[in-house]
Parts: sequence; structure tokens; C-alpha cells
Amino acid sequence: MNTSIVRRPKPRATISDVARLAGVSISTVSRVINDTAPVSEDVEQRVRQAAEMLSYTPHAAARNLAVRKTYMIGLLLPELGNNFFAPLLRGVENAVRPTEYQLLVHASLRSLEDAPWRRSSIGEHNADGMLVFVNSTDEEELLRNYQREFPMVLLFFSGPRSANIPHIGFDNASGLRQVVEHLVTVHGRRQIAFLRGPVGNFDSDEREMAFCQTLERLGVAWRPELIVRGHYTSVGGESAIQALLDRGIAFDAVFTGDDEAATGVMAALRRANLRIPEDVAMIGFDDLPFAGYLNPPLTTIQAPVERAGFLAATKLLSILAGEIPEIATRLPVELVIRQSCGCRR
Amino acid sequence: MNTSIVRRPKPRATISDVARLAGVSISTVSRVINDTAPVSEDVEQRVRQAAEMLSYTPHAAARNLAVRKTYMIGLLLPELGNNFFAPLLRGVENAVRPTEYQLLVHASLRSLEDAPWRRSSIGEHNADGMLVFVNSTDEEELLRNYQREFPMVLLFFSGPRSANIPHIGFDNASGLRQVVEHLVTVHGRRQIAFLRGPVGNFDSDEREMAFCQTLERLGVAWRPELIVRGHYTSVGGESAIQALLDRGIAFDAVFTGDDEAATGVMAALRRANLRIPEDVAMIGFDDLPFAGYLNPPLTTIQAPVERAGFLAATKLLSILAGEIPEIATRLPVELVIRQSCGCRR
DNA sequence: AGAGTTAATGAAAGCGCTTTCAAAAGTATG
DNA sequence: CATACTTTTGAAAGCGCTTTCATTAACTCT
Repeated sequence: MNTSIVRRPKPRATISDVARLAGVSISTVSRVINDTAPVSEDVEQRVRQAAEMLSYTPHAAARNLAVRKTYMIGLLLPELGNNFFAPLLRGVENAVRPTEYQLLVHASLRSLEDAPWRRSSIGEHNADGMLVFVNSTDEEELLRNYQREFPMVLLFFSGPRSANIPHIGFDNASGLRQVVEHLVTVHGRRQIAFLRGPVGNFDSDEREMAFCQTLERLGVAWRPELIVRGHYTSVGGESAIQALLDRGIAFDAVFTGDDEAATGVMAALRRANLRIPEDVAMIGFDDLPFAGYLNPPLTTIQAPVERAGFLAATKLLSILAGEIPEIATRLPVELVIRQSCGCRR
Repeated sequence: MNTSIVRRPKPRATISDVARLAGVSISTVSRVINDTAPVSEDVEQRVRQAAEMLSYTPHAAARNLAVRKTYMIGLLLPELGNNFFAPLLRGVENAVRPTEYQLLVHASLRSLEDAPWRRSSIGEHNADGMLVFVNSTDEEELLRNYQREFPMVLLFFSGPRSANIPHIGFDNASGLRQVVEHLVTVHGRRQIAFLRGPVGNFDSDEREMAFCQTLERLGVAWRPELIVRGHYTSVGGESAIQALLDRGIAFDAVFTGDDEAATGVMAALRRANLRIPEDVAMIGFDDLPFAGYLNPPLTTIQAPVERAGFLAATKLLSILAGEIPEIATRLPVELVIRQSCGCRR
């Protein structure tokens, strides 16, 4: 194997090369490239031609250094596993594309061995602002960046109380209200299992609270043993429900924190010979693309993930443009009724 | 609304600030930060302390400019819609994380209004190398970058014949062979509809070829009207099959280019009161997470998407390290037999 | 025709860092 | 104690660009 023969790509044309070829100064080249000052007709032509011939493209780092901007937006995520991610990123991209900014994605299962100054590079240096997904960083760093007035928008959590950082999330309370009311009022279920996400997940916490409150409001007692922890994954859902089944805890409905977990729950229930929705009704969250194709088609809360991504990026862009946006945005969610809850077509 | 009061974040500490505070020169600071030359014990201490106090972090653009490297890997994708994307990106990230590189994601439904020098910035300037997803750019640009010896790895296509750029893809031929043989040999199907992806999609073209060849080898005539075009989406699959149905073209099996389309096909078949697999057997491609939870569970080709992402990134990193990797890598795929093909548990 | 403007251009500084080169300080050697 | 090395440090150049400021050229008016 041919190790470490460092083969640098051919040197690129610089602004000086263009200037020389066009017979002008580099200032002039800069001006025609950026259209920052009037330049005479023929000089402009010459410069453009020279640039074309050398297939010149400005060197980003140099430009960034000079203007003290990176034209980059950081996107900080925990691991990129879930299906949530595709529509979210799509939304972000759609907002960013028409601008001069680019997207720097950073999945941050932060390795602790990293040098401290390397770890958070995205937040502090390689970007002009950043979009922070829930659970992708700690409060301390968030606070540090906040104090430096580093532009940020938070996704699906609101950040430290003391900070007041703009954020975007779903209206979890309303969603839960819809779910619980539907299950209790329409289908008469009273023993609803709630398969929540991991501890510390902001949305999950909110939902759990709303779950219990709505139940109480409807005069149904909620039982702690029916609130179980999953992983927002298929196997997570499967094993959580299996555990409930094994412990002999009765329930007549299950609400899962996301659709992916719902597939696992379905598998577990089927294995236990429980019919959906007759024996146990099911409702999911997210309305992922396949939800309607499950068996039975999954009733679920539709959450506008792509829109959330789009709005978050838009918000950040507006901050970068010097505007002062609203701090909190809650996106409405809506119950999509299919058949897993017991409704007929 | 408070428009365009440009509020720059507070100025950060620079290397000179640290140097001043520590009472040394900036060269020395640079040396301790990067550990590029021996520095006496106490000076090192002083510098580290000063850096800590000012919470100094080097400015990436400046460093990049000086070392003529961006430490960034570009990832060029078409739109980020599909579910394919999450595992792919996960693989890429896993390969990139332990290194000093970062990931610059660029979804390139290139808008034609962009200035020509802006359009391709990722390829030429903001990254040290790039991962190019199929259909995310045109041959011309690929060739330009190739001639400049810009490090690239192609994902799921092999690029222009003349270029010889390293690439990673699936072993489509083998996959198709498995599918067709299974359908023909095990289940005796002879009228297999092939729902392929968009025209110009490299994988789709390869698969179509293998599809026809295998059929011929098995002595089954293939009919052009059974090869239909979809979109790698659920609705795309649905309408394609619906069209077949409407035109009264008979088939006893359908192979879809991906699992997402398969969900649509299932819907269309069900609507036509055709039973799966009795009336028409089905096989998908990709083995997306939900495939096993469809009704009936989908027999499909499992493609190691995450691994492909990981390997592609690894390959690019090795190029950046000066090694010369293999040009072509084909990842094996495997038929996962569930029930939509007609097999029993 | 000369003074006063205006438009187009270039020279040069500076963005924050790395890195080469030389100087200074310390150590070993004859 | 002078000489020859080492080791540690600083000065300064340069990476490729933007931008300010000064200069020159070209007009416009009286």
C-alpha cells in the first residue's frame, strides 16, 4: 500500500492570477466579482474573461477571513439515526438554499477525548450561527455561546431557563390532549399505556405531563406503571411493551411517542395474540411516511417536521440579518385518524 | 419589526490576545496550541492558562488560509428527501467523526440562477474533498474537478467513463439475480413487473439490465410493457401500478426499485382487490426499517446503506491521507425473505 | 482655458493564523 | 575559557481576499 505520499491537488488560480491576466489590479477583480463598485464596461469584460479562462473561484477561507464571516450555518445534531431527520434536514436546506449560506452538519455524540477547543468548534468558529437539535449539546456550552451572543436557534427544546434563546417545537400539550381525549371519549379506553421517549427528552417530558393532566381532567386515574420508557426505535417499543405484557399489567390502549416505536409495539401485541384495535387501540406520533401502510393503518399525530426545520433555519437567517425574532414558536400538531385507534374508514 | 440592526456577536479573543496575556509571542502560542514544536514547561503553562481565561478558540478560516486546508469534507446530494439518506449520512458521520474533518452538506437541486462561481463552491473551495451522491451534479463538473485532481468519491454511480474516479455502489446485478430467480424458480412467477426508478438513475439502469438478462437466462421472455417507471416514492409506486392495472396488463409479481415505492404498490393492489402474495407476489429493495412491519411483511433486498456511507467516507479520507485506494467497490446485497413473495414463515 | 467634480482604478493595510529563519540563551566540549 | 552545538523564542513573511484611501483620468461649468 502506498502510504502518505501526499498528493496535493493542483494549485488553483487566485485573484492575482486573474488580475495579471486581465491586466488590472486585484482590487478591480474583487470589485467585478462581488459587484461592490462600478467598473468600466471593457475592464469588466476582460476580468470576466480572464476568470473564465482560469476557471477561477474565490477561495472561501480567504474571503471569510477578510470579511469576518463564514457564510456557514452549523447544524448540531445528536446521532443521525432517526427518520425524523430526513424531513427536518430537507426543511432546513430549503430555507438555506436560496441564501448565500451553506450548511455545516455536525452530529455530536461528542467524544470526550477531543481537545476541549476542538469539541465545540462548530459553535464558535466555523459558523456564523447554529441550529441546535435537542440533546446534541449541554447547557453549559449553550450558555457560553449565549453569553457571547452567538446566533442560535434551538430545535425541539427551549434551552436553559436563564437564557432566552429562540426555539421551535411542537405543541405537545395540544397533541396529547387530542390523543387522550380521542381514546377516552370516542373509544372508551381507560387504561392507556404511554410509551415515552428517553429520560431528559424535552418533548417526552412535556408529553408525559400533558398526558397525565388530560387524563385527570377527564376523570381517569393514570397509573405510573403504564408509563414506560422506550427509545424512539422499533425494537425499543417492542421490548417495552413486551415487558408490560410479561409483568401482567393490563392495558387497553397504547400511545407511542413515535411511529417507529409503534411498529415494534404492533409486533409485540401480535405475538401476544392481542388484536389491534379491538383488544388494544394504538396511536402514534409523527406520521412518518409508512404510518398509513401499517396493518392496521396507524392513527397518529401528524407533526410538521419539515416545516419546523424550515422555520428554524428561517429564524436563524433572520437573526443573522440583524432582526430580532420571536423567542418561542410552537407548531400545531394534528391527529390523523386511521384505523389503529378503533375508528372505521 | 426591528429590521437590519446588525448586531455582530462580541469579538472573540485572537491568538494575539492570548500571546499578550501570557507575555509571549504569537508563534509560541501557536506552537503550544498545535504542539508543533517544543516549548518550555512554564511558558506552556502560562499560555494554556491565558487561553483558558480568554476561552480562546482558533479561528478556523485563518488557520485554513494559512495551511491551505479546510479540514472539511463536502457531501453533495440531490434533494434530501428519501429515507435512504439517514443511514447513509450516519455511516459517513461515523467515519468522519474520529478525524479532524468536518462535514459540509450540500443538497444541490442546483438553482440555475446562481452565479456560476457560486454554484459549485463546495467542490472547489470549501472542502478538501467530496462525496458525490448519484444525480447530484453533472458530468461536466465532475470532469473539471477530476482534472484538477480534486479528491472525490462517488456514491452509487461510477461517473464518466473517461474519468476513473473511486466509487462505491451495490452489487445490483447479484441482487436482481436473486430476486428474479426466487420469483421464477421458487414461486413460478413468469410475468414480473419491474418498477424501476427514474431515467438516468445509475442503479436503476444496472438493475433493469440485470433483470432482463436473468429472465432470459431462465428462459422467460421479458415484456417491455412490464418495465415501468416510478419515482422511488410511495405515490410514485402507487400510480405506476395503477396505470398498469388500468391498461389491463396482467402480471403475477412486482419487483419495486425500493421499499418506499412498495408501500404504494401495496395500496394500489389492495384497492384492486388483488391479494399479496397469492395474486401478485412482491419484492422490494433496500430493507428499510419498516419493511418487516408491512402487511404482509415485505420480502426485500437488503442493501448496506450505512456501510456504503462509511466506506465511501473512509475511502475519501484515505485519499486525503495520500493513499491510492481501489477505484471500484461493490457491496454485496442479500435477499431477505419474508412473506410478500409467497414464502411462509 | 482653468477650477471644480465625479468616476474608475490601484496601492496597501489588515483579517488571524502558520511557518521559516534568525537570534538568544543555555550546554557540552576541547 | 573560548568554541561549537542545542534548545527555546521571537520577528516577519505570507496565505488570498476585502476595503479604505489616495491617485489619476475624464468631464462639467463658468
